[in-house]
Amino acid sequence: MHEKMIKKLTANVDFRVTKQRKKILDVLISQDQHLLAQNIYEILREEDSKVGLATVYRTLDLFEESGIIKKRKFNGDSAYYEINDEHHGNHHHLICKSCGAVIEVDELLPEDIEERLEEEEGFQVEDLCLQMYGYCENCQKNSDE
Amino acid sequence: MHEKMIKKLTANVDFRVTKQRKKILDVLISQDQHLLAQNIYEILREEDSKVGLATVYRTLDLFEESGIIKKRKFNGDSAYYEINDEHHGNHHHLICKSCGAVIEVDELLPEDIEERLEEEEGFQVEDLCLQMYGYCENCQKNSDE
DNA sequence: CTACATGCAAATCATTTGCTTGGCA
DNA sequence: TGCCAAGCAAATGATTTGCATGTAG
Repeated sequence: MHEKMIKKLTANVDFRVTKQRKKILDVLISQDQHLLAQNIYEILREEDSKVGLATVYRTLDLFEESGIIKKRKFNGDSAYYEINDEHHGNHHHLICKSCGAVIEVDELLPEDIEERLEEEEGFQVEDLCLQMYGYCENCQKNSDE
Repeated sequence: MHEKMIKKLTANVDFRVTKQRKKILDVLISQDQHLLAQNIYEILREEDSKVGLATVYRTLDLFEESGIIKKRKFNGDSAYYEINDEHHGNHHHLICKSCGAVIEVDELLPEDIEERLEEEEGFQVEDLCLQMYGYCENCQKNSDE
């Protein structure tokens, strides 16, 4: 259990930090990557810890509202969740249309993009999300055959 | 019916251009904005033209595979579809977390972003999608009260 | 103690599929 | 006149909700 990290992330929340919620957060921290609700559910179930799938969803919603995690939908049906803190910095996702792989890439955007939108459109940006769909290295090779 | 535009968009496709498919494409052209499958279904139903919802979905899939339209999921559950041609240029979406409004903004990204990814990651980008979540002008005002 | 959280099962919503009938090439 | 497409109804899969019970503060 990443007790310290969990404490830090939940320092200012207005909900109870129960053992289920800690475990779910712990999985997100340990895996350190985008996960489906289903993934989290299965990982917990392989341990002693059985948490209901409904609880996983309710908890992820709660975490998202508090800004602890980010929720991402790629074009498929299900949502991915990932920790949102400075150490995990801003990154973007490449999604392979052929094999479905999701690859993370570092920040690519101009620094001033959020400010520009606030000035030009009066829109207050809280969260920014860049996704690119295409073909990963492997799938490009395989389609040559 | 935007016959000319429809002909142009379907010039090189390998499926039949039936009257239902024309009508669906026509709605997308006329409305000239992101629409839900449900929206298209309802618009057609108000006209003489009754097209089944399943047909709408099947057709949208087909159009997307052919590159005629783009499919976009914002964090909600349902997908939006919009015409994909040069005249509708690259644009991005601002999504208001409070009222749900979806606002289009013009291209903001550096020109070379796709090439950089191809060089640096070996990933071949076909489609790029930038979404920003936050609060629109109106909702900022209203929350001041 | 008591309000808030969990677990399970049932409900919901968008989307997909099976299958029969219709219609374009 | 053979295939692909449409329409409807039923199936699916992710997510949500109702409700009785458990538990953190």
